[in-house]
Amino acid sequence: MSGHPPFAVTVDLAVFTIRDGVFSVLLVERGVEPFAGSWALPGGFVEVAEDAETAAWRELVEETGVERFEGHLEQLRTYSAPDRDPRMRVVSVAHVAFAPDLPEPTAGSDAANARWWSVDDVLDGGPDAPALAFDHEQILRDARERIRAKLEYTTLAREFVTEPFTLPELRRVYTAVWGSPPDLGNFRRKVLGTDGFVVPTDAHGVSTAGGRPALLYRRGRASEIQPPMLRTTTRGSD
Amino acid sequence: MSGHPPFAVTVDLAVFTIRDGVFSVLLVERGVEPFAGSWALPGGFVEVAEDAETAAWRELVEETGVERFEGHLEQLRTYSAPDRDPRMRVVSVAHVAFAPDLPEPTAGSDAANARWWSVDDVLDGGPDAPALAFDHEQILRDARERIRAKLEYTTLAREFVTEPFTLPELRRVYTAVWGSPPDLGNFRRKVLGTDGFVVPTDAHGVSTAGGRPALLYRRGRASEIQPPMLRTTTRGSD
DNA sequence: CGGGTTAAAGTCACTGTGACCATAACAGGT
DNA sequence: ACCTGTTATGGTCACAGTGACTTTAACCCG
Repeated sequence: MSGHPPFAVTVDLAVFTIRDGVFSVLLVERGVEPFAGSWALPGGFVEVAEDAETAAWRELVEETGVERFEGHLEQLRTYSAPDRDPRMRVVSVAHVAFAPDLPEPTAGSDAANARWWSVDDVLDGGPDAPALAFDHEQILRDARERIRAKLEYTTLAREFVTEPFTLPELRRVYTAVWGSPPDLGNFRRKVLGTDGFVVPTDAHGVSTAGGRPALLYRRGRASEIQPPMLRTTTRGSD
Repeated sequence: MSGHPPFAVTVDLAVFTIRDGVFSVLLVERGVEPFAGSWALPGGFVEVAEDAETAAWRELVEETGVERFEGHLEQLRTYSAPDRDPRMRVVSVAHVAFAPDLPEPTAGSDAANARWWSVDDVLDGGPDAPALAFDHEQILRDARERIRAKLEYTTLAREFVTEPFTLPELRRVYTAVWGSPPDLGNFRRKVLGTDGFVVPTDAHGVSTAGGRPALLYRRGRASEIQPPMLRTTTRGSD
């Protein structure tokens, strides 16, 4: 053992939402060096008296205004390549967060700008996709895969919709994240057949596009889907 | 943002193996404060020029003598509670490693002792189960659950046996990790039916306990099991 | 050579799925 | 009011994979 060199510890956040049916991630335009002018995941240094998750929630609130107990946040993994930050030795504990219908963000302290981007545009080379700062493209890629996988075996999709919601709305979450829609009838059967996924209400929604109005549901208490709901197509897009 | 306080960054390792059919983890007895005399997961500080995974491999070799490309190592998650180390602010990037038939370890630099323990004895309160230092019990608990889950949907169990191996040997891995044996016939069907899980050889093993000798296999190239092989009983032991 | 032991191979009912099709309930235009 | 397009809801049917189990094969030992 050769002592314990000092590190800086940061959290980075991949904050997801679904805006008009598009799976979206929050990026900030860096106002300071390094990578000034580049887009990056929001994040910041962990303070002395907080753990990584607390720091992530703090940054999430600061950057997006979302409140503590809406939405979901979890640790993704830690990125620690020695040269990932040119200034100094920084390890970053990346997190994934998501919530329904987040407001348009405002640029924070050291950010020149902040806005929502289509996740797939950024990662799969959309028209004006920015190159991300640091190793944030890899983080975002890992985060997307985490979310895609978790929709299969957890009821996480509920966190992307506001209560009450309809099954077609919930299905649109899967469509946006996976890139292709799950079969209509089979999706219904699976969601309704998974005990505690959704709880029916006795209210109808209103017909949005001229069709039969959908029934309204609330979130149930179950957190796992078993057996999982498998994505069908668009499997090898990663 | 309020500056960037200095942290120490460590790696901790949950190194698993199977010894005489017992799912085992390597623990070291701490020789220095804090927690001198307590048992803990092996680990150490990340050095300036290496990333966490490199540090984990280095510690793994130092503590167990296992070579770089045998076995498997992956990041588990990062533990960052402010008070997890009484000396200073330390975040630890925990890793999980496993390999077949590791040798009896020798106590390293700052360790008074080192030996293999039954994972379930340590976590479920066996006869002389030690209380682990720091938050290592939680780390070990998370690591065990990770392994148990990964046996379901990956071919990871292969990493616990030496080539060539028999199907009963492979089944014993599942039995040890899950705590109860998967059905004999169904296990065979699933393993042999998963393309690329195992590759048959034309050799027989020798009868170890007076029964029919089993066929020998080598590791295949597939890494996923789909649909997963589900654990049946002993589900809520965590 | 027969009994015990373990591996291998096969059977069968049942669950959940993928891929469909039919019906219900709305909006809008004619 | 009626027809048409649209969307949600509710079903059907063949099929794959599983859980639980039985039968046969190949070895050891006394």
